[in-house]
Amino acid sequence: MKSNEFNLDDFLPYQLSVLSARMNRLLSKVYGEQYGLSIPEWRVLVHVARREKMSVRDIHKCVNLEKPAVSRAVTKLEATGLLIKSTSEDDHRLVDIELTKDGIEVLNNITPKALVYEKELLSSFSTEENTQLYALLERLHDELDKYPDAMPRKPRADGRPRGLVK
Amino acid sequence: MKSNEFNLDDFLPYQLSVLSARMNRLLSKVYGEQYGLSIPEWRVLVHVARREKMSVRDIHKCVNLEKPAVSRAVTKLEATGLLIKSTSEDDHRLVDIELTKDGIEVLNNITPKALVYEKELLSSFSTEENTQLYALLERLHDELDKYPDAMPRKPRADGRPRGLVK
DNA sequence: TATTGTTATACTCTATAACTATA
DNA sequence: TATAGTTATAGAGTATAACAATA
Repeated sequence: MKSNEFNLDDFLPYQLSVLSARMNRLLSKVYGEQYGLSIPEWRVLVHVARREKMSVRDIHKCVNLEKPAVSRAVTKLEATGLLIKSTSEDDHRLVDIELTKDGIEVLNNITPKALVYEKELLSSFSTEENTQLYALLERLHDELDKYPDAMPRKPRADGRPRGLVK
Repeated sequence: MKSNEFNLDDFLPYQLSVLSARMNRLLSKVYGEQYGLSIPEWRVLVHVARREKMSVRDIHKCVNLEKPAVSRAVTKLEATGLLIKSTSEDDHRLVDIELTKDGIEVLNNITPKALVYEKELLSSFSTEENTQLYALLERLHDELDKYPDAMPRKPRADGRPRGLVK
């Protein structure tokens, strides 16, 4: 193929990039406009909700955010009153992070809406197509794992092995 | 579902976001480390290669970059000697952008490598799976088109209708 | 010494508005 | 008036290194 025949529209990384950007933009209407949350903040909130206490490290290990990004998001969320930080009693280097009632309430409000969006986007998909989509994306991740230059994937937050579709 | 059961790992926008980021990172090794090109610059180069002359508007209309982003990328690429700008004779508001020999050479070097990466990532996919993947991504784009809040999709650079897989 | 979390810094990308010059 | 392109600016996101406190 000559390079003047190369078509960006058929190039998978471009396709995914644009698709992901569009989807994020749409989603940010849910948690951004209504609650002023950024993407990292939303990821942190969602992850902290999984357990009573969570350290910065725990979050960093799961949600594809760098440590400083987590730290900043947590600081901002504390300022907004959605979570509280306290020094862990077991290990004074660790920070215990827990949601406040406000934080839980905001999350209980946002999460269903986010799921509705996801469901709507997949509404035209049959169960099989849905399974196929997740399986194909998973396969692409597997391929990327072979390259040391691609950033490593995080383990699932629930500890389950990958590839089991919902 | 309670919000403390919500799992980011199974959430499509998150999946796509991480996948796209990983893929972009890998790709940027090809055009970034070797030639110092950013993603917008690579998109512009690739698009300009399609015809002899191209205006900023033409690029903006096709490659999901805002006008200022295109303008900046073009300015930088001219400084690097990969393209030249000149005022259009027909309409003095327009800028004619064309690749230099260097630009063509760089592109002829990068494009095959980018395609090799894409091919490798899809190497475990059968022809049908490949078709499925593109079709499913296309369907997601179609769904997003229904939301005014999702940014609009650009027309294909080659003018062909969407959904015809390579 | 190693690890947790914070701070500082820098760079990329994006989004918007304001500006100019041409039409 | 409308359009093409540039400039300015601000915000989000990301990546890295350096640092203080603790283990």
